[in-house]
Amino acid sequence: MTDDRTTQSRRPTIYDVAARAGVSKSLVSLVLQRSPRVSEPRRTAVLAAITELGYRPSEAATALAGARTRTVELLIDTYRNLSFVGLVEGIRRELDERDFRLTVTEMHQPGTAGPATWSTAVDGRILAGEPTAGLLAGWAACPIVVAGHRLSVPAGSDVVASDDRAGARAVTEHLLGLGHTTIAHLTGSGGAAQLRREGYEQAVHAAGLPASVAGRRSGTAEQDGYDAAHRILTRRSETTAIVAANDLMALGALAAARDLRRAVPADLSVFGYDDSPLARSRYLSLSSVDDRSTEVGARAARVLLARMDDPDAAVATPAVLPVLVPRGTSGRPGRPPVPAAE
Amino acid sequence: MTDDRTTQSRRPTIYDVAARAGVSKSLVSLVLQRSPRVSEPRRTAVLAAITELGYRPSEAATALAGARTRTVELLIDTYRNLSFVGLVEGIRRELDERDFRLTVTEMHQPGTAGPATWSTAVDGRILAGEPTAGLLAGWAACPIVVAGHRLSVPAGSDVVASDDRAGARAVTEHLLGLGHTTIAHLTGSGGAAQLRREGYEQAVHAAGLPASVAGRRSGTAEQDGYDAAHRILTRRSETTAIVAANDLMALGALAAARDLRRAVPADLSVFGYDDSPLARSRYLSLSSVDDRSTEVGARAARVLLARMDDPDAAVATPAVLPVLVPRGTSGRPGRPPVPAAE
DNA sequence: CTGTTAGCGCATTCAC
DNA sequence: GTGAATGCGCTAACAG
Repeated sequence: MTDDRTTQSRRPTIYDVAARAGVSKSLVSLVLQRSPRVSEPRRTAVLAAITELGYRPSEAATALAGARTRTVELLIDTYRNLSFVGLVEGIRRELDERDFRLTVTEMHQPGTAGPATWSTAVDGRILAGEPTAGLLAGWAACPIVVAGHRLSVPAGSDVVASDDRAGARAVTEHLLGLGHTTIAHLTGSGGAAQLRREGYEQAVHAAGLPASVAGRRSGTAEQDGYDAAHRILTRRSETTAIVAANDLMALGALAAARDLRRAVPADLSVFGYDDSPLARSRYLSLSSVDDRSTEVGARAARVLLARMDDPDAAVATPAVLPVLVPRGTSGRPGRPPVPAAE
Repeated sequence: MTDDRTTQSRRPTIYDVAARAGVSKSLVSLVLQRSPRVSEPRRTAVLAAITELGYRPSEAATALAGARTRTVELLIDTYRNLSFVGLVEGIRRELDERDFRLTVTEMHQPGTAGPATWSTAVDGRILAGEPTAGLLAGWAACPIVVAGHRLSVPAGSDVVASDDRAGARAVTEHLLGLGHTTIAHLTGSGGAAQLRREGYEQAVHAAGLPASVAGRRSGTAEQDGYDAAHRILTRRSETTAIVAANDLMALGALAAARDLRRAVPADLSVFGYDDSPLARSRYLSLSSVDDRSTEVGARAARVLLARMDDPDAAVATPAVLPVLVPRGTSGRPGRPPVPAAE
């Protein structure tokens, strides 16, 4: 009586399914795992029992027994950094096909939060954001791929990244091509900013022009962009174009330009980077560089899955090439804007 | 030999800790749970063993044995809706104290994705976004609280929400107080939009003015805001103020105003809603209504925790009162702007 | 080949 | 403070 499994008060277990289908629980397990070593009639019987009972395997038990959770964890710095949204979509696309779950975790203060605070029950991780020292160390437990930063990544790690250097170079060359001869760059601390700065410097130097960089020691928020742009526009008023390390900083540059009575794009061209939803906004129509984070996410997921299947697999991870997206905030120097793409 | 637990190739388990500390596994478990029924010397011994071995309990085993995961799941529509960021921070604040983990899950197509697709191994859920029919039904398995929407919520559910009606009423009254007499509203489909529309209507009607609402049948994205605002500014050109259902739509209104050569805020005041990072941006300086999502999140978490402790507890959930945040896009009609708050 | 039996994984909890 | 049972699914080893 107490043992009557038909009183459906509890969640049905694999035992209930087995009893209902008249087979052993092992067979149910085999069906669940789509094993080919199950005869058709039994399989149907088991599947029928599963639907009838509304059975779903306990994740806890599955994880404990199989040591696999079919879950991938995405580690990000903060939800405020919109940049992870594209990443998520790309990752999701790959994971869904293979029936993996995705969970997103914020690492509060980067550096402070070590592996100890992470969840343990995942099969693999994708790390977006700066892999600060000691973050990857001591964490060999499950495969991990770094998405988005080629800098400061421990040797041996898988890395999938957008080619920030190439993107920054391309946007600078684009502005040079439009006729700009005094192009400034707003940078910030951090790996992505550094690569973009290098790309900018390569391009201006190749054109025989001096580099003009501001913000090397500050952050990458809107206010940092404002401060850096304000300084540049004040000290080097001949500047006709600004390349920012990201869209937020570009927004700050727009604010500085407005305060200093510089019309955009007539007097000043402004380029952001990331092609965030912000840049795509109709009102802002911010010229930007699409770092193709969706593609980065998708590739990162594929690499991770491959690494999970075979820890020693040789996985190629060519850099993803960014795409220029000129919009309403850029154009020829001293001229009306190039028609917006939209 | 094979059984030699000192060869630390595997992750240490509670058995290893027990052996090292010279106690039973049960005692280790008790220490882990901070049980007061453990003598001080033993406790220190166990804790020492734990650190020495670098032991961390297996989440899978904990979940299986205890039927508790110490994890709360936040269900959102999409990461693109920045509104969840504040929510997360509030929830986190409460959860951290009680040592709960938070996981954020996107419900792809709302309505399509039912409970079956959700993860099962959580102790409680917070649902942000429209609780579409059938989403809550059939999901009595774990406590759930709805955060943010008082509309279309099944009776009996816990709800923590910002008082959207009051917020919209307040902003409309604020504009009336500044001297505006033709105030329009941009709305959209969906529960939050409906409540905000009602608040707006209450305020204008109380002032003896007619309501002027656009966008009732469209979405709540920037483009929807643009379309609705464009229509209103064209058909009722005497309009001097616009209250949008959210910040994104307000952005669309700004674009429409620019296209129609209406200076903001001199010719037209624009108010958003949500006080998203967008609104706080220095460049945009968008007047908005702070729905205090962090507070909503914190309260939702508290309610959930209470509900988890005691399923029958009577939990009071008074509405959270929004706060007006006038910035650079609003002011007296036909006058220079009120100085920005910043 | 197809299917079953037996034992495992790891922490919790309740009698003793 | 301890032993033993428990939760649920996986996976060899084995049998028909």
